[in-house]
Amino acid sequence: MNSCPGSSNTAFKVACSSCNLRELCLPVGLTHSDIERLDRLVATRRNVARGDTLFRTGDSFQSLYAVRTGFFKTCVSAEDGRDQVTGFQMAGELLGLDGISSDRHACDAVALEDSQVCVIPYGQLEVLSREFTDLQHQFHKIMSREIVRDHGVMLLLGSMRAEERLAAFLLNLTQRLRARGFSASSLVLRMTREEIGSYLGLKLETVSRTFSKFQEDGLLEVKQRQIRIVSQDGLQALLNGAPAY
Amino acid sequence: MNSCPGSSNTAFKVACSSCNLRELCLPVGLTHSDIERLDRLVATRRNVARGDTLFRTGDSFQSLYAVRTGFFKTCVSAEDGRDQVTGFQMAGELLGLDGISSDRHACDAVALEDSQVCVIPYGQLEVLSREFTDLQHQFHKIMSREIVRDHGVMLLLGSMRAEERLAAFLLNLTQRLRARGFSASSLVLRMTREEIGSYLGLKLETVSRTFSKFQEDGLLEVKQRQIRIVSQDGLQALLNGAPAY
DNA sequence: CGGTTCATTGATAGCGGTCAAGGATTGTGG
DNA sequence: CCACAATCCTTGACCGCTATCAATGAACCG
Repeated sequence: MNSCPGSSNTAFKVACSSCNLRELCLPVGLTHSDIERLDRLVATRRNVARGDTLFRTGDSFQSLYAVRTGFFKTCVSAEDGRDQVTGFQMAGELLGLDGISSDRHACDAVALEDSQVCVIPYGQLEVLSREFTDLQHQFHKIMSREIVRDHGVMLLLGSMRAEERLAAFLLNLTQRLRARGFSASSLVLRMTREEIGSYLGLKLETVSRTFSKFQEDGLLEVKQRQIRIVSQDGLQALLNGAPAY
Repeated sequence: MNSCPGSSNTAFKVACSSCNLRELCLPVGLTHSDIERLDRLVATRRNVARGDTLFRTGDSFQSLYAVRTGFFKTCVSAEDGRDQVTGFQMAGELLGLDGISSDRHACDAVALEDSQVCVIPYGQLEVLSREFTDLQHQFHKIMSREIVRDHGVMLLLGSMRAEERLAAFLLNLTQRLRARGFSASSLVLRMTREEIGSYLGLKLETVSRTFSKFQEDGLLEVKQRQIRIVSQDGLQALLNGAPAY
């Protein structure tokens, strides 16, 4: 509880229409009046402390979540306990699309730092998107974009070497940070080497070694989770089939 | 042209309502009257000869496609020419969801045998799904299922060894064939070793060697593309963390 | 039937995994 | 504020899985 008027865990209302993430989130491309309808839909927020789960595999699916502040990972796990990080989500990105298919969540979503999400009741989103063509279309685009993103990750996992994977990962992160107004060259990783490794299909030692190699090669400066990109072009070149040396 | 009354490349009309794939395809769970609305939507078919593409990366996105007969692969490619098979689609499965995000297709869809698809104009699907709640929900489920499937592939690519990958691939294939009324133990692969390898993040030689090893181990009988599953349980055990020996 | 594509198998090499140890950082409780 | 524990990161040595290179054989197709 804080002392803001009307504050609570789920108050502190910031409407979609006045949210500075609206250009990155569900309202992209909607008219102002459509966004005001969204405001009624997205009535609640939820705080998730670092390390806590927003939802777990098997949880009943009720809502989608838009990250307002903070950082998440999603992971799936096999019967034998192995697990795989399937993505990292930052402000403006949607969580929970996996749940629609079976009315149960099919992955875990874990906050990697103290975070806040907007709760989007899925049933109401379906109702509203029947009424507002643009919202419907925008929602479909977001699902489709997730599919396209996943295919890109498959390409990475199926055909790239360790250095290429890490370079692709860093470039993707910085691009998304840049879209949110952050520096393109300096970043603080919110996840461990092990989580990066899981996402990239590598072991944590390989991630660490590759960071070190990038530093030796003058591409990065690495101090634990503090990363400074020295040569964006060098990283990009690694992806464009440049030889490893 | 053949001699059927009213025949043409796009005639030979079989309505969704009388299609034997309706339990696997878009109409799943719809009432009979809803399906009849779908019939109007899915007005055309398209034949795709083996080796031809249904659509290519960059093509303008207009329609989704439901596989009626035949078999497809989808693949994405990187700038440097590397490519990755992202999936294999059989009767009743939907192609083209990738195109919604940017109004252009984001992968190639190639027929691996002479095939026929139902053309589902996307704009009309959006219109119809605003009117029919069940259709809307079913469509969302299908997109979500694709996302969940992709996450499963990431798990496979990110954390499984070659034998586990191939076992998972075969079990997935047979499960889908069984759902279509085919034998669970005997199948003919429609794709090359190289295509399997691309999908599984392995080289074709590794795929071939692993097939041979499965045969030596009494799990399969392999004659080129003819596969007989001798021990489904053995394959399943490989996936459940059984040691490799 | 001859060419082309596809599959199998062997030999070898290299990338990334595994095991292990030590160091840095963070957080917590006294 | 310090001490201690827990977590995370780095680095080294070695190994094994899969890639690579190469040759042969089988199947398919025009």
